Amino acid sequence: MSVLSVLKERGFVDAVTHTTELEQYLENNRATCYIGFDPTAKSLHVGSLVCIMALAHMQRNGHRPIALVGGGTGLIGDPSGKTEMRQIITQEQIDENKSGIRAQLSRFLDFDNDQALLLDNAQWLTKLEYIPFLRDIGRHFSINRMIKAESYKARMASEEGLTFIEFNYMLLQAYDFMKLAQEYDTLLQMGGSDQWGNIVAGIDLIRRTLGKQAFGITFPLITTASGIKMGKTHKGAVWLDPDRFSPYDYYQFWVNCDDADVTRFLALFTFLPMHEIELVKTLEGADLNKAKTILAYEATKIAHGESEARNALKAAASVFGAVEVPENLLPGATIPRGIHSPAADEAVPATSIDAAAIVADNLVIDLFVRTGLCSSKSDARRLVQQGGAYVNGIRVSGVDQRIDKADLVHGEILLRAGKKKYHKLILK
RNA sequence: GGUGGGGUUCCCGAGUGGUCAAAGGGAUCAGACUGUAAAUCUGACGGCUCAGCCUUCGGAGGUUCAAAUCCUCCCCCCACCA
Repeated sequence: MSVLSVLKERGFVDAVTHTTELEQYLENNRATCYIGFDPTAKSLHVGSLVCIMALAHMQRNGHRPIALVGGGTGLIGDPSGKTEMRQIITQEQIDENKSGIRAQLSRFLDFDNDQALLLDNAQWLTKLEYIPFLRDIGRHFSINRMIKAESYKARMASEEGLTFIEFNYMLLQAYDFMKLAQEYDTLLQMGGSDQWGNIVAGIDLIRRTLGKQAFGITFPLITTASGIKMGKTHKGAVWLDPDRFSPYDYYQFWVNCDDADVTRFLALFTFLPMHEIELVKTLEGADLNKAKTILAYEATKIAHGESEARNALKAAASVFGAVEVPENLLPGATIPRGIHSPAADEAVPATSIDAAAIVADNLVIDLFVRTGLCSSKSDARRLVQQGGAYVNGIRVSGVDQRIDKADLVHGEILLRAGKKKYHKLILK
């Protein structure tokens, strides 16, 4: 089975150029393909996960993926599908972000021996000279066609309009593709569906300048069953960086996905075989939670490693009660089977705190603020007043409740906000 | 460059001298119901030393007992015209 079929089967494919030629190309070549990533943040987030997983599938199927960090284009900002002009970031920020991105990608891709590459288009874009660029590259682009491009539509229609600098984005991305085709024989570019216009522009440019046939694949925009863009939570984006978004929270993010999304997400975000995933579709009600457990475990393992995944599973069991993972459900998964009963919960977020200070006269609401469970004192008051604050599992009765020695259990205090947010205080 | 229209609390969007911490919707948070789901219902939703006080309505001044609302200057955005 070709990679293309694999990707299609797992729900990665939105659109493909030259389907049959691409199929052949992938069957007969060790292809090099690329996806661009914005270095707008120090960390990638779940929104980029489809792209990352697609590259991983390419590599697993014998091809060579390139992750292209847009260090050059990041200085411009892609207007595709966006209704507002994006903030332009500085070179220093980009450099910093790049190293973080590389670290994360290496969880998904094997960069050893150049089996996968991480490149930065700043390498070539920042050296461009205006006049030669216009003459050699700009001549191949028709304004008439660009204006009609879907990727600019939103901006053309919006009140804000489109600036010239952004209008040029398409040329730069096309140039990237051409450059990669020249130097790395990269003839396949993939990306989100909003990248279609940019990808096609690159394919055209390659045909005109190099006389070669290049290809493109776009992925669908992944939304949750409730219709919002995937990867957003109350905490903002779901980051892959464990310092920004703990593996425990990452695990929880997957466990809390909508029922209707489970099989789709298993296909997209794990490597479990499709025939096993198919069976999950027959599950209903509470049984579906077991499949969510596996989804969460596998996704966490891929992004953060096996031991973090185990910790998250244990922590979840200790906080939410025993979880059963039946032997026969998704047998390809590596999750430990059986019943996971409440045990050590070392993955629950914890803060060390000076014992003396806490016993002195700390208000419970102050602790909620200090641990980040609440964003302000008013927020904490509100939580208490609405009955969502707990100390060691007992509901806090009033905003003036204080912590005393009796609240220490083995030198620890477990705070809880709402149903799912916990924070442990460890006295030192 | 000219003319006209705008910048309101996370977002959209009301408000045109006091009754405005500012309608309504969305998002979010809590509670109930559940399966750590969805939907639904209820409540909350600037901050604090919380029945009171303080800081917000692009920025800086001013008028007034009193301004998001009026005046002046400045910054930014949009549309049309050139």
